[in-house]
Amino acid sequence: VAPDGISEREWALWRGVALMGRRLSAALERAVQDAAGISSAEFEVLNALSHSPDQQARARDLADMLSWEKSRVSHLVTRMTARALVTRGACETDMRGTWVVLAPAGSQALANALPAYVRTVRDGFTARIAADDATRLASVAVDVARDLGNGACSAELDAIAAASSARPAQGVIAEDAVH
Amino acid sequence: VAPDGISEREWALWRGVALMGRRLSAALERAVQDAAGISSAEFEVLNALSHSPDQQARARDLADMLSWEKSRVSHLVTRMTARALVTRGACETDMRGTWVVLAPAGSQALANALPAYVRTVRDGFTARIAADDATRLASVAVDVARDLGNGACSAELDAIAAASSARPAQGVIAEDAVH
DNA sequence: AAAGATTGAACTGTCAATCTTG
DNA sequence: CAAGATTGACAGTTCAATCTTT
Repeated sequence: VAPDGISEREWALWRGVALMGRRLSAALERAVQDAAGISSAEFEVLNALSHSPDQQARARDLADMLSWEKSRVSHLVTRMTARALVTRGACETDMRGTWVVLAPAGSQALANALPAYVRTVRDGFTARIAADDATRLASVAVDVARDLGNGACSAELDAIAAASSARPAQGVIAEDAVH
Repeated sequence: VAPDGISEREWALWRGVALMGRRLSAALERAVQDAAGISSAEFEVLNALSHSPDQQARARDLADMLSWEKSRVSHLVTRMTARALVTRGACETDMRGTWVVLAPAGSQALANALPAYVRTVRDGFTARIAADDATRLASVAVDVARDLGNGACSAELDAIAAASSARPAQGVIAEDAVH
């Protein structure tokens, strides 16, 4: 059943993972829609902004982080501005750039959506992966993303790699205790 | 940095996997577009049909397999029919149903796209997962898909589960050899 | 000329309404 | 009336053209 060039087991793995991805996306869409009346695309923008310095980011960086077209960001920001979820701001240091700034209503919508989103991610996926499998999987994910992306947002990837391989909590103490 | 209700490591795992998924999707879109001039949505329809009995499937079943809206299938099939990639046929046993049938041009487009698609999946993902990790990951994927899907296409999921846990090749012989 | 961003037209997907058959 | 499918209007995305700033 598998095509040439790939083993039966690899093909089955891919079909399973792809199907899981589609259904997880659908579940996340429903979760944030029900909890806060926003689409998952809007959720991702708000979430990215909330983790950025001064709760703002340049349009170009948003497009890189989400691997979206620039025009998709622009159109979406226009719609979100109309609903007061974000505002646009001029960039002082580079007059070509535009800041997208998290607005109070956006912050509130994010707060409403986050618990449902996190619950879906955790119950639906991360809690089912054993701890040491998780480390290896995250490492593969970062490698793949780095290879396929055109060098964009490598800082983000570094952060993910660091966080996913760190010891749970008392790592430093435990290492000292070995001596 | 992680929200309440999820650990730092789990959150990092999710961000990495989500980013990998977005970039892999983009790479697959480019691959089939360059190789055969079709979108990845069209590829998935053609691929599903090519694995169906008589190279045809009912619209409803396509929607289930791909977890798409019925209307999405209908619109896409209309466009694909215009390009002679598929044809529609009446269903004898249930006059409400419609068969979507793989046409020669569709079969050819699939043949052109498949090598590039498989190469992207293999080089970009499955070849990077160790064999025993792959078994567990596929098992998790099937479980998640089953929980989130409304019972649809469980036969497909059974097949994936079976294929991903099977021994590489000489499994039966090896088991006999134990005695 | 290249980079950041926006705009409008064309395309794709979603939602609700509709039609036909079981 | 429920299920399979299609249709049309609308929402969201992509692509190419445009504008401004570096």
